[in-house]
Amino acid sequence: MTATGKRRATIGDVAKAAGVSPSTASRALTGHGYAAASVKKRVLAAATSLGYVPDDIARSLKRRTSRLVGVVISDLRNPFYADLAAGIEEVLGAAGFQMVVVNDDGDTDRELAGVRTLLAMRVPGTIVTPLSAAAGALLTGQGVPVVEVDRQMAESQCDAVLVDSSHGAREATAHLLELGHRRVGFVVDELEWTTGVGRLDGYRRALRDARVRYDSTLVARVGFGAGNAAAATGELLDRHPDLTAIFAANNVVAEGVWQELQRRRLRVPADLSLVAFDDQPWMTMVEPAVSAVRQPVVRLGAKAAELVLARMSGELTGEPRTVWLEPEFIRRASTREA
Amino acid sequence: MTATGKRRATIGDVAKAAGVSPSTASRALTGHGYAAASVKKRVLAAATSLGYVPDDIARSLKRRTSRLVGVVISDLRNPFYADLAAGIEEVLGAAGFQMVVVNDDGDTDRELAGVRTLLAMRVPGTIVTPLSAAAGALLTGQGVPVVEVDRQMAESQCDAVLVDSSHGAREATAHLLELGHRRVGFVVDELEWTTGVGRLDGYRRALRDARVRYDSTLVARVGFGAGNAAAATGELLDRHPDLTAIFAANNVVAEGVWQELQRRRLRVPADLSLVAFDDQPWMTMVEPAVSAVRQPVVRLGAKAAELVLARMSGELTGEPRTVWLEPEFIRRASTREA
DNA sequence: GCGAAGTGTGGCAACGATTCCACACCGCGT
DNA sequence: ACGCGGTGTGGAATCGTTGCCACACTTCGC
Repeated sequence: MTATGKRRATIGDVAKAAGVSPSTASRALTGHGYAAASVKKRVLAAATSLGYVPDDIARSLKRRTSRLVGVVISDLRNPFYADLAAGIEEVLGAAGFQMVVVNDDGDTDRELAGVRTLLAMRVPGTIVTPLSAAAGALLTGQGVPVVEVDRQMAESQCDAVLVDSSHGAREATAHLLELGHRRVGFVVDELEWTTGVGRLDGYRRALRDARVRYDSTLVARVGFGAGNAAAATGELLDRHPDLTAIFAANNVVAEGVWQELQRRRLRVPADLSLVAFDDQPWMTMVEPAVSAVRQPVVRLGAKAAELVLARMSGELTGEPRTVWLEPEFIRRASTREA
Repeated sequence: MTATGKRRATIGDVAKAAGVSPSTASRALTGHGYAAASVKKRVLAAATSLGYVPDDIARSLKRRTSRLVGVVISDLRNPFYADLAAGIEEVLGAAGFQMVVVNDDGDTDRELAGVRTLLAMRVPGTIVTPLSAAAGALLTGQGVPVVEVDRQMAESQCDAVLVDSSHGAREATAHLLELGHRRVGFVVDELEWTTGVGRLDGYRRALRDARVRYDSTLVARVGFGAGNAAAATGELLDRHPDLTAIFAANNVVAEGVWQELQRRRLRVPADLSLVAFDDQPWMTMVEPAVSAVRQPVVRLGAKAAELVLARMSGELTGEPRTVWLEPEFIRRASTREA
């Protein structure tokens, strides 16, 4: 544990201290190839006494692969992505890999820039919540395994781990319809990706199942951020005084909707029923607790990590695989008969 | 943008395609040293046509420093740490650095293991929410700049970016005392680190200021997790039926406290006033909104990143520096006269 | 007693990019 | 003509680790 003055100890230093060659020291330390027990012990002792830490950079250069997996996500501050990252980190860490997080803030250019640096770092695999097809193409074009998580690009040739948004949204909407609601607002912040599209699709399917006409003016497409969702909810309510229920397409939107309902002193569920996609802790802390579609977010991340590890190790080859995880609708107190 | 079959293009390939030597190609691409304008153009063209991405690993080996900053945090799923990470990532990213996240889950061994891998990766700097002194010592012993963020080890010889917990807690407690509360419970999950200690200290100072006797039985020290906090809150309430207010030492504890109050159908603030340290979005969504001490979490991370960048560049040298950020008490509806 | 198989070890060439360094060429002032 | 400073280029060493290969020594089996 003695700290060597300025320079860090190299394997050469260790070898010299143990009276062997660098090659032998390497074999003794890594366990690849022969090394006499006595030598092994001597080298190990020398290494610890010098505080030797092998240089992963040199090792990666030689082995031509690093132990870093790139993770591109949109916004760490959104608990959804944070949980996703946590799930990824846990599985990667257990397998001896580290996670390099690139936050693209929903910006395509930053996504591309991030991917370029990951490429430069020669990461052996990546997990992305894709924004544009370009980023994925760049990676796969260079032969880097990519796993898309949460959403998927249409033209995608990657593995993907997704939540069945359509199914979850259909269930939640059906619940409202069963309660007799006929005018159900749908608030969503994006319809570019499979998440927004899938949830809208589920909503429409449920309407069709119940033979309720789909009214596109009930769909409020809002800008990103809870503030925008709040404003849009207000407009929606003004435009449609006959609304009896609202479906919020994700946790951020739900936050905005909730704020607006609170501001207007609307009583939930007496005046209006509410369901949200993407359950979050606050939804059980507010009164009434919000009925929500829970996504297995951490498992989503974990599964993505497993998939990318399998690709990296070559254990999994061939056709892109898509893994679907089922969300679960949880009825709480924010919904009641129309 | 042509993808080269199997192998990735090296600078040698680019050089050959441009009809120059690797050295010249390197100079043309990096801008270090002479390179004729015409050559520069040719090399650049060759690089893009081959889809050349410089190998950061080789570059790091040669330059003996990488562009990866290690970030060791306790729990990405806690919004506090997620925000912290987001703040860090933003500043690092803008400076051209990437963030390697190690989640230690509050476990000292995992912290140490994480630090060891960071060391192996030859990161030029690290940002940690420290658990044990050992990890910091290991890093500083190897000459790696460390910035402690959120909390600080007592024996620490590192830079640190901290929130003035004591001050914030004092203000929040004083607020309760001014409202006439005399029996104020303090629920906290740890007293090993400067955060827990500081908040307790602020609580006690406020009591002293108001000449209210400190009663250690009002301090509930709970295990980690909201569930534990809820249970402990229940016990605290049973033990002290005369309690008129509760101070929750952080967002997780506050969650547990809130759940328990809800479960018992206690009305806030009629039956009990509540303040929390570490403001979170849910605290304004519940009814009544929770009075809380807001920490500038993202700025905390950003500042830590700035500090570590300054150390790495050598722009900042000498004595460890400690930066204090001031929290802000926000009065909301969860507190009223005793 | 001799090849073969099994143990160990050190030398050396990579991995891919980056610098020194030497050198070459040009123009220009003396 | 000569030297000199400014441009521009290629050669070669280097970063720290690994892994192939050659070689040495031991131990067997026949």
